[in-house]
Amino acid sequence: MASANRTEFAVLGLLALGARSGYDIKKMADDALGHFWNESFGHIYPILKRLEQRDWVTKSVEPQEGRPDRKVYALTPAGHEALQEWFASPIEPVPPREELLLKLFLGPLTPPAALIEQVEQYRAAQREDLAQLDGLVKQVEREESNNPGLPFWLLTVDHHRAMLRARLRWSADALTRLRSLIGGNVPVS
Amino acid sequence: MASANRTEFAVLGLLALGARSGYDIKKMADDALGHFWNESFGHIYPILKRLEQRDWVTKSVEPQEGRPDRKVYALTPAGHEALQEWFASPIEPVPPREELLLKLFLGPLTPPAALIEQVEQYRAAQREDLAQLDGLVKQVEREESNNPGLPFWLLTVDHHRAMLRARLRWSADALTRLRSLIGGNVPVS
DNA sequence: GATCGCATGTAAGTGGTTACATGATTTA
DNA sequence: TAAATCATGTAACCACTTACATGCGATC
Repeated sequence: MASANRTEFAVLGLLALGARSGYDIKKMADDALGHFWNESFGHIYPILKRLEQRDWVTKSVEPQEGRPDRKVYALTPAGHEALQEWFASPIEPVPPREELLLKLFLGPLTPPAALIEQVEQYRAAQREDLAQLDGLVKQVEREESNNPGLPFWLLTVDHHRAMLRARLRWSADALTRLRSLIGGNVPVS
Repeated sequence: MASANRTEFAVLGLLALGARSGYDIKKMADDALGHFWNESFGHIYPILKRLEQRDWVTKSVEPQEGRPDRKVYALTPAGHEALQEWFASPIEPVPPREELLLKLFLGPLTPPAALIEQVEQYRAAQREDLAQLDGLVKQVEREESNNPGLPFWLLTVDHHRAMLRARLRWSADALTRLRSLIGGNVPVS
């Protein structure tokens, strides 16, 4: 049971929104789901094959010249059923692995400057991420204003924004605390 | 380059805090790092062997009766050096994979009730997690008040708390938005 | 009498990435 | 002329989990 391949359902779900090729799935994942999901070709293509063997999708080949034939996959009723089951099934929590927090926990082992540097880089990364996301939202709201899926997408965006802002607040606080920790330990020069 | 085994450094870091056995590392990870880090025996033991081969740690055997000998590992100077390098090196971002957001994005494909159920379960999980963490903090502040590492540990806790609170706020908002989305689409019965 | 804590490890499997292999067409 | 876009796939590798194997002693 345990893990129950989530990528399979990501692929299946994108196909449920409309028939697509492996290449298209990758592109859509990068463009629309980029802030909360990630896929690689090396994973997508084998999964597509598996889904077809399981009769959750069907393949139709569009011949092309000068490049490999385009293979478009579409959901079968069995695929729809599997997807609905997945929708209703509980989400299993992913075991956490946060490298920054690991470094922070081990903080007493390293010069404080290294630690502060790490937190500052983290902070800069969140800020940049937030700015980029805001830009994306503006663009999408312009171009996809008629897309009925837009409100759902915005829900995912706002989740990410909430996380980024929380991390920005935390890191500001963490920096002042780290600096005062040093102040308390460092001898007056 | 790419991934550069983070668990190796987690193990190395815990050993830098004090010589320990594989069993102890696992216990410590569960107890103190549980909210941001995760390790399994099946991973720890082979890593310990690797670290020893690389001369980053040394092994000393404490014979025992009625159970396997205890093998205590301690950092070497080379291990310390490797750890310091890791401290200074940038953190590579982990590609995201958030199943709830995937379901939300695919929202138009499923009955809204299923979606709301998922968000409510998520919300309940965050709440429970927060309560449990608060309990742990109280206990640790009592028992480890003299531990010089405490402020660093609290930094990691506050990160987690900030995340949990942000998710609670987001999910409350998401639920009202989801319900109004339904309201707008469901025919009057 | 069952479960938990102590204590080690291995083998099999999963989920995933990266690099490789191929190559035409379009855009900067 | 370099690069991105289109388009498929495979092979090698990596990080990690789970299940298995073993078994004593203490606690519930």
